[in-house]
Amino acid sequence: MATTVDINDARKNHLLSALSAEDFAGIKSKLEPVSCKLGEVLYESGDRMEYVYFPTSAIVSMLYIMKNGAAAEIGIVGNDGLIGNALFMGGDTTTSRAIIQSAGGVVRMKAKDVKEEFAKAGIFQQLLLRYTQALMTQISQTAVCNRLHPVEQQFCRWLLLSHDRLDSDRLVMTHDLISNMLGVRREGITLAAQKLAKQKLIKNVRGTIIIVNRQGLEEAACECYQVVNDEYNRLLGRGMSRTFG
Amino acid sequence: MATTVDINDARKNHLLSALSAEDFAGIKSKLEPVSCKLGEVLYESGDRMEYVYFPTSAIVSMLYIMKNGAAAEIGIVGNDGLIGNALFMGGDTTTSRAIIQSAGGVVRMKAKDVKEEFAKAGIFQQLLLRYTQALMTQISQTAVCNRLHPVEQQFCRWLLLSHDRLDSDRLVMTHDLISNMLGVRREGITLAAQKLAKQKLIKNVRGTIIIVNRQGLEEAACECYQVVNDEYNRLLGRGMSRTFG
DNA sequence: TATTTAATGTGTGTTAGCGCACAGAACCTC
DNA sequence: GAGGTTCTGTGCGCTAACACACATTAAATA
Repeated sequence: MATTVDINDARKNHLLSALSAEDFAGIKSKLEPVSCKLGEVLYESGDRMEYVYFPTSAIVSMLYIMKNGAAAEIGIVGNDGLIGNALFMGGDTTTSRAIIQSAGGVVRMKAKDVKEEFAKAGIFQQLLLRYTQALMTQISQTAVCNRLHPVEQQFCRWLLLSHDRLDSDRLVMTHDLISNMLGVRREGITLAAQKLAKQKLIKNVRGTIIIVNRQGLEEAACECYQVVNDEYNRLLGRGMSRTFG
Repeated sequence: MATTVDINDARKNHLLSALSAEDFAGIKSKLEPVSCKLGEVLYESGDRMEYVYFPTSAIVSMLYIMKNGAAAEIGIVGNDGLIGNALFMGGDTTTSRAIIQSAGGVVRMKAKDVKEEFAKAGIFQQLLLRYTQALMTQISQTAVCNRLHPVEQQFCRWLLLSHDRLDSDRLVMTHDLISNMLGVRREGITLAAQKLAKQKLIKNVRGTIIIVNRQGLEEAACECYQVVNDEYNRLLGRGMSRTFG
């Protein structure tokens, strides 16, 4: 079952839905809906970016891949944000790979159009910058969390961040894939998943993790999740509609 | 011996020196030189930012402090950059603390002035955004490095990043302080420092680390240092002067 | 349904880094 | 130079996470 994509889905993306009807109308024609499969790569490290992507239902992982092949996730982006900050920040490329972590829809906008809209220095620019600020917080917290917290807590944080960006309690993800994101061993994830399952926080089905007790997961996670979440809300949450209304 | 500060030092900051004489003249009157002592805090997490700081000779560490007091560094900023991105990104506060890691001069610019200049959407804005992009790469790489590399290599990376932002081979820093930055035990740094000293890469003097063999240190570091360095050069290096005339 | 492949479960030994405890050395101050 | 303080050196037991090896189970497909 391929995800159907529709330009009217665009507003499922929180950044795009934060625009007034008028502002949105101004860019609507420049948005193109695309359906993305698991594992699809939006950008490779160093690629000249051709588009900015606004996920509507897909989740995208930003990964850094070492020379020896080891990898670690830098950030997670879903319908709360966008992929391709480097375009409007002036860099045009990144050192990381953007890969679809959960299949679904995105709408994309051509590099040229993004730059044009950004240059208008209006609401759209403000939105993009604010989101970038939020993303920086997420990346920072990932750095700290990688340093100071045990795998199990990081796993909880990761589950929560993913769950927030998904409209389902079922994460279609193998332990192996998750371990790649977190930069740890597959066995480490299996173990952590078992522990969480014993506490009835999640359920492990082959190839899928089901969130059973969201509240409990939040309690089992380190403070990092909440810090990031609060910052996203502060920068892009309800307050934003007022600012950008 | 207090560091003397002079508005004419402003151009020791690479961002400010990337401006044309004309552009610089336009903001010069808004810059105020300040001397900073080791350990001084420029912003506390959550503080409403009053200024953006452009280091001329000081080095600033961005630290995240956990509730339990544990800390880890997110990024290092010297005369290559600025502190206070959140101001022009629209956030006004950050979740991290900015603390002077090496005493020296900075020039600062009031929040209001920064926002005004930024809003002009000219070279100044482009510079600030590009730098922010570079900083994101540094933070990302910190995240990855924290995940995948042993303390000794991280220590090398840290020494190199600090050395680059200093016009001396002497880092006035106790092992204890460094361990706080890297979020590891003091003993871990002592051990790593001994190993590097044995290889004649550095020399340990009480309260100071002297870089003896810079080349060797680069070889002992993980690839993370080079990735960040290359990206800074790409975004802000010689090429920039051409772009920004 | 038989066969293959992918995902998960489990065990064993190893190591990096931790926490703690304290000894020695360098520096400061009186 | 006596006495305190701040750094650095070192040892020891402990734990989380690793690497590797292989068993088991679920799903895909022939």
